[in-house]
Amino acid sequence: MVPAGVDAVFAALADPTRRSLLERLSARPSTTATALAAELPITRQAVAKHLALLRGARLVNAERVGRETRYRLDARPLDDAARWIAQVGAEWDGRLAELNRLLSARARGRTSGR
Amino acid sequence: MVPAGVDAVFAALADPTRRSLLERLSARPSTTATALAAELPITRQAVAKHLALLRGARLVNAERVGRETRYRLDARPLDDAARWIAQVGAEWDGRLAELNRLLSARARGRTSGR
DNA sequence: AGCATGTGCAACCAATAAGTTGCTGGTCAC
DNA sequence: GTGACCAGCAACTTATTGGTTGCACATGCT
Repeated sequence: MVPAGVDAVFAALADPTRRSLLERLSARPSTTATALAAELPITRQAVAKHLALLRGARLVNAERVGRETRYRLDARPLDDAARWIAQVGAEWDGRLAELNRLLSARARGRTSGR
Repeated sequence: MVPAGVDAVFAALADPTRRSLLERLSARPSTTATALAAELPITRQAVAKHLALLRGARLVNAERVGRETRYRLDARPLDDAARWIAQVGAEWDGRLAELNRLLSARARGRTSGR
């Protein structure tokens, strides 16, 4: 039973622009949409849309202060995604180890058996 | 400088059906598209498309044997994705720790200072 | 008050994605 | 050889997505 948020998190991470936003947010305490848009080849509105989506995945928090809204990263939902990856990876590793065990058992049987 | 494959991997993981396929593949040594389609509410062709995309991200290998093609998982590209997540998470943790350090320093200054 | 700045909302466009149906071709068993 | 099974194309539909432009609203500064 997978946490519900994983879906939104993976969907958020699918877009390179969004990952770039997360990287930039991880370097500053908080920023505005216009400041981020200034560093990217897209309009402020496009950035705002991405930030809204990230906010939907709870990866960023938005706080309105004065006439600007400051966005800050919240990396915690990333844990769910990392856990999913680790789980699939671990299961694969396990299967692979077992396969190797069987193969080397056969190899031993072949060499010692004749 | 991010590995080029990360993009394809994250794009592949964005779709829940694709994640379900990866989970199922992690449990079996190898399977066919029809077998997977039988367990899902979509057609074989849809599954085949997803598998083609996963193959593009090098997350699955396809091997034709007899009249069927067997797909097997290769979890290694997941490492790149996991690394990206860990990096952003770590940077965020670091910033957060520093913030807490500053806050507690101010708190100490407040309590011991009066 | 008046102007610049920072946002938010809505409509629109082009491209992509997920899924379907329909058909053709190879491989196995009888 | 004939029929069943597995797979691969191709065309098409529909929904979503990333992006834009245009406009209206709020806030800060002088």
